Amino acid sequence: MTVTSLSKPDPGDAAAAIEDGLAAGAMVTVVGECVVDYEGRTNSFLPAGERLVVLKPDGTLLVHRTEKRKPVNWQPPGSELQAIVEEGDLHVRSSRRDPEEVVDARFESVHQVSTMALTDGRALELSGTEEDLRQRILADPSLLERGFRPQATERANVAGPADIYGEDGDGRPVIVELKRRRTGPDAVSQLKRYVEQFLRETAVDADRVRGVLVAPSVTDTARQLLDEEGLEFVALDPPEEPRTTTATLSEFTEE
Amino acid sequence: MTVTSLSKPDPGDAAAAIEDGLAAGAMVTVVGECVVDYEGRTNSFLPAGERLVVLKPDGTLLVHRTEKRKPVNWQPPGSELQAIVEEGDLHVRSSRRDPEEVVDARFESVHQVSTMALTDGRALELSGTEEDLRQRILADPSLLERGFRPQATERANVAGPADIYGEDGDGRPVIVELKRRRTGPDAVSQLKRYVEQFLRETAVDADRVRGVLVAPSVTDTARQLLDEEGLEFVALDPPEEPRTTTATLSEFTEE
DNA sequence: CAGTAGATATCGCCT
DNA sequence: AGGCGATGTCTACTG
Repeated sequence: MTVTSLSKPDPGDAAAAIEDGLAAGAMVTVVGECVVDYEGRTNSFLPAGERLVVLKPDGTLLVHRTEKRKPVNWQPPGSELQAIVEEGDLHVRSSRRDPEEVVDARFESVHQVSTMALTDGRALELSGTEEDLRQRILADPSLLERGFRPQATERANVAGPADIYGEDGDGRPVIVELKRRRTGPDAVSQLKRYVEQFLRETAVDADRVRGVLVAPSVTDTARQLLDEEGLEFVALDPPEEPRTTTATLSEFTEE
Repeated sequence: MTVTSLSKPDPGDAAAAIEDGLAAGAMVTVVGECVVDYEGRTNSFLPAGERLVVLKPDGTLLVHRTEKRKPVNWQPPGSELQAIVEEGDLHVRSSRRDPEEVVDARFESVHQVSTMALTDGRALELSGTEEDLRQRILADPSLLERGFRPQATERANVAGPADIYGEDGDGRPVIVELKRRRTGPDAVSQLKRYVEQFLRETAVDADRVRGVLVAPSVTDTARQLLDEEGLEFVALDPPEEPRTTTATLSEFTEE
C-alpha cells in the first residue's frame, strides 16, 4: 500500500486526485481551510476554518476539527461523493436520498490531498456487550435468582422484545431487561412497557408477572421508579471475557 | 498552516514526529498496518489491517477503516496520547481514567505520518433541532391546539423534565414531549413517565392531566401505545429556519 | 461530579 | 424498507 500526497495543489489537481482516488476504492484525506454547508435532516452552516476532511470509498464523509470525537459535519455511508471546481474553488460534496441530504465543503485553500488504498479484511472482536450478559445468565440462570428457568431467549418471543423471558421457582412469569452498564429511568420505562405488553397479550394475572432489570447498578431515580412500579433490580456485570459457547433455546426447552 | 508529512518513517522517527506534533497542538494522522487492542468499558481486539489513525491535541484518538461513519476503535477527548517504540514497533496509545480505558495501536508498518496545526475558531450554526421545534410552539402555541397556553418552558419545571408544560382551553394541565423526527414506542414511554411523575408530585386528578407527543409522525406501534395509554399525538415538523427570537417564560406568565 | 435526555445519532437485526 | 433497540454511544446541560 502507498500513500500519495499532493502538497498545496491547485483546485483542479486536487479535484482530480480525489476523484481518481475514490474511483480506485481508496480512502482520501483533504486538509485545508473550508466552509461547510449541510442541508438534510437539519440544516447547518460552518464558517471558514482549517479542518481535516476524510472521504471513504463507501461514500462516507467526515469533517474533523482539532477537538471532539465526533465530526463537526458528516455524511453516512451510501452517499455519493464528488470533488469539483466551482468558481475557482475546490468543492467536496456528498449527497444521498432518503433522506435527501447534501454536505458541501468549499475549500478556500487546500494544504494537502492524500489518497491511500487500504487493505483491511478482519473483523473487530468485541466482548462485554449486552449479548454477553444475556449468555452469562443463560449459562447460569441462578445468577438472576435461585430457581429461575429461562424459557425464551430470542429477541422476538412470547414476551415481545424482552431480553429474556422465563419462570421463577413458583412458576411465575419473569420479564428480564438487561443493561450492560449503570442505567437510569429510561430502562425502567422500557421494562415496564414490556411487562404491560406481556399482560395485554397473555391475560395472565397481573399480580403474577414479575419484571426484573439486570444491570451493574441503577441511579437513585431509577431505583425509586422500580419501587413505585413494583419492578425488581438484580445487580450483575457483563462478563469481561467473551462467551466461549452460545446457549441455545433447546437447552432449556428439552428435558 | 502547513502539513508536514513523513513517508515510510522508521518507528523512532514516526514516534518523535507524533509526540512533537501533539505537543505543538497539532492534529496528527498515521496511515499504516496496525493491530488495535482496547480495554475499558468493554474489551476488543482488531487484527492487523491498514487503517487511518487520527490523533487530536485534545486527546481524541480515532481508528478509521475504509467503511462506515464510526471509527472501529477510538478514545474520547481528555485522554492521554503517547507514541512510543516497543520491541521495534511504533505504538500509539491513548489512556484515560474514569472510566479506566486504554487503546493501543501497534503498527506493523507505517506508511505516512502527517502533522498539521489547524486554526479553527468558528462555531457550527445548526437549525431544525428539538429546541427549534419548542421555540416554534412557544411562538405560536395554537400549533399544538387552539387555546393552549404554555406555562413552564424550561427543562426543569413543575412537570419535571417535560419539554413543555401548559394548560389547555379548559384549564387542564398538558405535558408535552417533543421529538424532532418520526418516533417510536420509546417516546411514548417517556411521555407516560413524565405524566405519571406529574401526577405523583401534584396530586391533580389523573383524569384531568393530558399527555401530548409532538413529532413529525409516529410508528404504528407508537400510535397504538398512545391510544392504550390515553395519550395524544400532534403532527408537527421542526422549522427549517432557526428561530430568530428566543421566547422567554415572561411572555406567558405576564399579562 | 453524576444524572438525564437529545442526536443530522450510527448500526445491526429482524419482520 | 421500516421498525426497533443497543451503543465502549458522544455531547450538552443541569443539579
